[in-house]
Parts: sequence; structure tokens; C-alpha cells
Amino acid sequence: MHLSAKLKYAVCAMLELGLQHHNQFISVTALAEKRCIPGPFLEKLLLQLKHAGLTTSRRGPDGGYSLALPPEKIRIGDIFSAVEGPVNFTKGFETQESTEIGDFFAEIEKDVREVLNTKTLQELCCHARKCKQMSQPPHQHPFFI
Amino acid sequence: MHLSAKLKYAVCAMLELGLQHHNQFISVTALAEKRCIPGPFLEKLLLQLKHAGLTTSRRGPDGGYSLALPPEKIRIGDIFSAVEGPVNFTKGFETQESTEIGDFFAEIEKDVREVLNTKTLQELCCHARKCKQMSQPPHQHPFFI
DNA sequence: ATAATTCCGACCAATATAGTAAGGAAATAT
DNA sequence: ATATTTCCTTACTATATTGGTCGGAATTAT
Repeated sequence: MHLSAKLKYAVCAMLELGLQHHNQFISVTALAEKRCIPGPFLEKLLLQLKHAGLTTSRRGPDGGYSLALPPEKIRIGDIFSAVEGPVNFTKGFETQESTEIGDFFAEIEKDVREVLNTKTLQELCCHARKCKQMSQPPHQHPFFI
Repeated sequence: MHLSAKLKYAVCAMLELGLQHHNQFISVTALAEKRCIPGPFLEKLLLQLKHAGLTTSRRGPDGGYSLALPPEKIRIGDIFSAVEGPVNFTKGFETQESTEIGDFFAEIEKDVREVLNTKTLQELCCHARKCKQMSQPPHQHPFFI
């Protein structure tokens, strides 16, 4: 039970947009290169995220994509459902006699959805910034070498 | 984001085994018919569940499958990982520079796993029995009609 | 005007899913 | 002992999904 490559790309791209300065547009090609995502694939993906209301875009020179909302308003679950469709564990169980299994799984679905909705892109950004700091050598002032 | 048919079949079959009397074996064909699952498909599935240690079987006349454990010891998550493999959200993120996203998703993975591991087959069985009671007409004594 | 860029649709290959079919090996009720 | 029931294994097929490419139309800054 693993995540699709598409979803991983999406999270990765959204993170990068989140780390970008606010209202700054970044082109698909630049983002693709920075995050090692196949260009044309990322293009479709960002468009899909736009249709879901998570990103916004501008065409032409200096155009590109940026977040449509502040990172703290974007839940990880939003990215999931934008890419993979809404979490739906009950579909297919209707065919079974009665709601025998259906509403049991509805609960599980609700719980999973909650897990995905409590974490936000903001938190991911914070975590990523911390990682970056850790991996960078301590700052050395050029005059005191 | 939906569940595979295979997983649904698995849950359905495990439920039926759970409702069966303890240590009672039910044949693949009987189970397939009762739960409207394609026979040969179910056969493979039950075998897979056996290899995962969730079911046990006996050959020969009056043979078939039954649970390998009491229903309260079987977690829904066990069924999930038996069928779809263990929940793994971090795979694929190792390739990304550092654990930037990886360990963020490790947390989510842990939470999801916990959701799936708190519910047991026992609870599903109880729920199903309740459903059955509700759908049945109230008992009427034959002598007092 | 033109260069850069998103947008949109069709297309392709590889993989996974859902399901079928057939035959053999093993156990057991009789 | 044997007939029968059933598990078990392997191989196969068709369809859907996934991951990814390509070319052109629309838009906009310069």
C-alpha cells in the first residue's frame, strides 16, 4: 500500500511553492528542474492542482505557478484529494447486502481523512526549512576566517 | 482514492469467516456463493490470507477455510497489509534530497496505520450482527398468530 | 512582433488489476 | 482402499490505470 509517484510529485511541488516567496511565480521548467520532476508531467499536475483551487498561475514571460492560498490554509488532505480524488472507502460496498460493511468503513474513512486534514502544508514547509538549516554548515563570517 | 476490489473481497470474506462458528470450516465455493465473489479469485485471495497467517485451512471432504485467530486478534490493518502489502508512505521519498519530506510522511503513515490497527474484525462482526438483527422482522411465536 | 509561458488534447508504453482456466497434490469420510 | 472433496499452483487474458511525451493554441511582458 504505497503512494503514487504522481502524489509524491504533487507534494514535492507544493512544498517548493510553499517555500517560495509569497505571490512569486515560478515556471514549470524551473520547478521541474529544481525538484527533478519530468517537465510535461509536472505541467499537467500543476494544472490539476489549479483546477482544485490549490495553485494559481500566470501566462507569458515571468509567468508560472504559485500557491492560491497561504500554506497554513492548505491541508495535506487537500493535495491528496486534488490528485487522487476524494478519499472514498465505502464505494463498492453499496453493492453488498445492506450497509453491513459500508458504514463500518465510513468510520475508518473519516478517521483517515482526519489524519490527512490535521497536517498542513505550512507544517511541512517548517519541517523542510529546519532540515535545510541542519544540513547547511554553520555560518562563518568572511572577515574572520 | 478508493479501495481495490480485492481488498473489499478480502474484508467481506474475513467477515463471513468471523461470523462462522469457531473452528468451523467453510469451503471456498460456499463462501464465494454466499458473498458473491468470483470463485477462483476468492481461492487465490484466501490462500494469500493464509500465507499472511490470518486464515487456516483443511483439505478433504468438509474441509475449507476458517480464521487462524480469534476475530478480536485480527486488526483491519492486518487484512490491509496482507492484501495490499504494508502501509508505506515514505517509499520513493528517499530519492529526494534528505529526509525533507520523508519523515513528515512517516508521521502520517504512523497515524494511518494506527487508525487501521485500532479497529478489529471482532468489531466488524458485532456491527454486522447488529445490522442483520435490524433487517430481520421481529420474532413471532407460531402458536400465537 | 516575438519570445516565453501556461493551457489543452491526444497519444503511448508499461504496469497493475480483475478475473479465468486447468490440472495436480493432499487429506479424509466412508 | 478409494472416491471425493478440497486446497494449491501455474499460466493466461483482457481491461484499466499509471507515468510520461508531444504538438499546438492561447496569453502576456518586453
